[in-house]
Amino acid sequence: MANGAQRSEWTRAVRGFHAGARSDFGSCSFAVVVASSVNGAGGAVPTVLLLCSQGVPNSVIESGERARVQPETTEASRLVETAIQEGLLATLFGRCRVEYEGRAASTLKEGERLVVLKPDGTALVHSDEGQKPVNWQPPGCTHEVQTDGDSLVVRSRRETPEEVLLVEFESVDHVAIFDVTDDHDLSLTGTEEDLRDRILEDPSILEPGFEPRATERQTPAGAVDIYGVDGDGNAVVVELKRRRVGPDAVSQLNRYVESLERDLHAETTVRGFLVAPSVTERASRLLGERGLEFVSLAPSPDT
Amino acid sequence: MANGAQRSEWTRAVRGFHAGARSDFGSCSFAVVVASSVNGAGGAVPTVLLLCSQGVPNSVIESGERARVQPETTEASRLVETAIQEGLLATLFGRCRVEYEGRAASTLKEGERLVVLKPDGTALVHSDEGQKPVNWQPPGCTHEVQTDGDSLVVRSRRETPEEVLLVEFESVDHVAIFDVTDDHDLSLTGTEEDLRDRILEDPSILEPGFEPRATERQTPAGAVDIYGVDGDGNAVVVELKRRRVGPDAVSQLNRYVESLERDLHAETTVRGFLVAPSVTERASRLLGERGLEFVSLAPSPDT
DNA sequence: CGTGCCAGGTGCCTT
DNA sequence: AAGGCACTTGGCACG
Repeated sequence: MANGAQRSEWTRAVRGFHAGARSDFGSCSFAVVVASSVNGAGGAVPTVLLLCSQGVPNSVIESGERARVQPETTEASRLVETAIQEGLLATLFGRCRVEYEGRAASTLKEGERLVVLKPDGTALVHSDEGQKPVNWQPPGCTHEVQTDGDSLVVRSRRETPEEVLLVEFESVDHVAIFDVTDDHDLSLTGTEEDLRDRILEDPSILEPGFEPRATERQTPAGAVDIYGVDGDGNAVVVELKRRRVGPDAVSQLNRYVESLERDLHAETTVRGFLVAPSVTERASRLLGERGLEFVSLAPSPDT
Repeated sequence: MANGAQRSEWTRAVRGFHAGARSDFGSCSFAVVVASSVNGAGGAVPTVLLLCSQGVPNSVIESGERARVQPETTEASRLVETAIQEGLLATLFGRCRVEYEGRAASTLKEGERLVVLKPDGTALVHSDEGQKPVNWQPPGCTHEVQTDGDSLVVRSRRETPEEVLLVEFESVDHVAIFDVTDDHDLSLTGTEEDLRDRILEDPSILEPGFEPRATERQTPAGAVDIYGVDGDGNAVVVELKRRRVGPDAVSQLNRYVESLERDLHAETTVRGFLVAPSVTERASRLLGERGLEFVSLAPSPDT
């Protein structure tokens, strides 16, 4: 065991490097950091330190030494608790059982999963398959962690609606907590907004003579993506979809058209345009039955 | 440094315990395992080992020893490569830049994120906020990792449609790989199917005299949730929703009703029922306009 | 906060 | 593979 002076020095080194991701493998809670010291030639030498808390937190153990550790989930629990308190992101991996009750209710028997707890109150339970978490809790939840020394339990709760997620680990193989800073937002192209801009920039793509008058025009049935008039002065309703459309999009357009027909009185003709890269067979038939029109156009010129 | 015999013994201990989650913090790649040895009193004593690969993989370093490590992403890359090859789940945390191109296209500037690579080809990029990953790749993708010794790059690609996700780490703070086994499926209640079963069990909840004849009955407009007849012999179309419904659900029901009216010839009356816990104002008005009916019912009796 | 609607929706199932 | 649809949909923008 290092003496007090040595330990203090290392601790400083850790802080200096901000490398302090704390972790927990199996029943040993520890932090591994890479500090640099200066060798005889004056060059920086990376040095690995293993800080292991064995009962007394943050005690320093020199590597290679065999140390007794508490074979419990206490340390794991402490790490996650720290993450929750200090607004850090936590990941846990281990064998667990999951229960959820709220808008629906679910049970998931024992299995190995990755659990992610975000500082915004999000909880994710990921199995080895699928993009969607097998269980989750949306942002805004309050996380809790507790242990009876045997199992470790993560509870995530929210109100409105009342929902509870419970993850009970029978063993925790890994815990890590991270201080996350992510300042930038995603920049996305190829959206419906891009499609809208294409038409507003050159309305004749829809049809020669088309003149947009408003976007998001309100009707009793909802907001119309683009509202305008054609060359003959007829009202035009345009519904935009960034991808191939099915019957639902046709119905949506139809709602707007019918709503406007009532609004604008009988004498005005309201034409309905569905604009999308392509349309399914059934949707195409529906368009025909409703007297609606289709224009093939994608959000990006090349696709 | 331990001698050959000692190292061999430890390696055996590792395998015996299957505690071998390998990890990488900062620039030091290592594996921490907890083995048990027998003390003088005959009791099992948990022992922590730090296996650190410094250039030569899997070399064993005794704790407390200061070891040079390669301050590069090479080891991290090697770990992820192992995960990809052997069908393990990998998590990475660090400062990265993300680009995506496929159905749409996106760019995400430098920031700290958690990346999860699943053995089924799923890739997830999670920031500190939100339930949804900021970027992702669906199951079925092929992951690749490479490094030029400076940055570490994860590439995930699929075809049909052609989509590429690129995550470029300028620094990797943490890597861990896990052998995941999850045998059990989620058991979920409170679904639309539960709502359907409630009605099939006691059709009079919908309306006294109602007799279900078919579920998922096909029409030119799609499959009807429940099809049947009322006490007067009129055709009944039931659309089920597990939660509060909006205009889209009304349109959906309307499509089925109109489709069946054509199918069954003019003399048959087709009634349309929307069954859900509740309905929005606008949807309620739409129901009225269409001559459709609403029945308040939830998937679970108590809600 | 509820309503309405887009989303790189995802997932499941059927043709 | 494409179509149709449910989903603890999630997320955003607006009243």
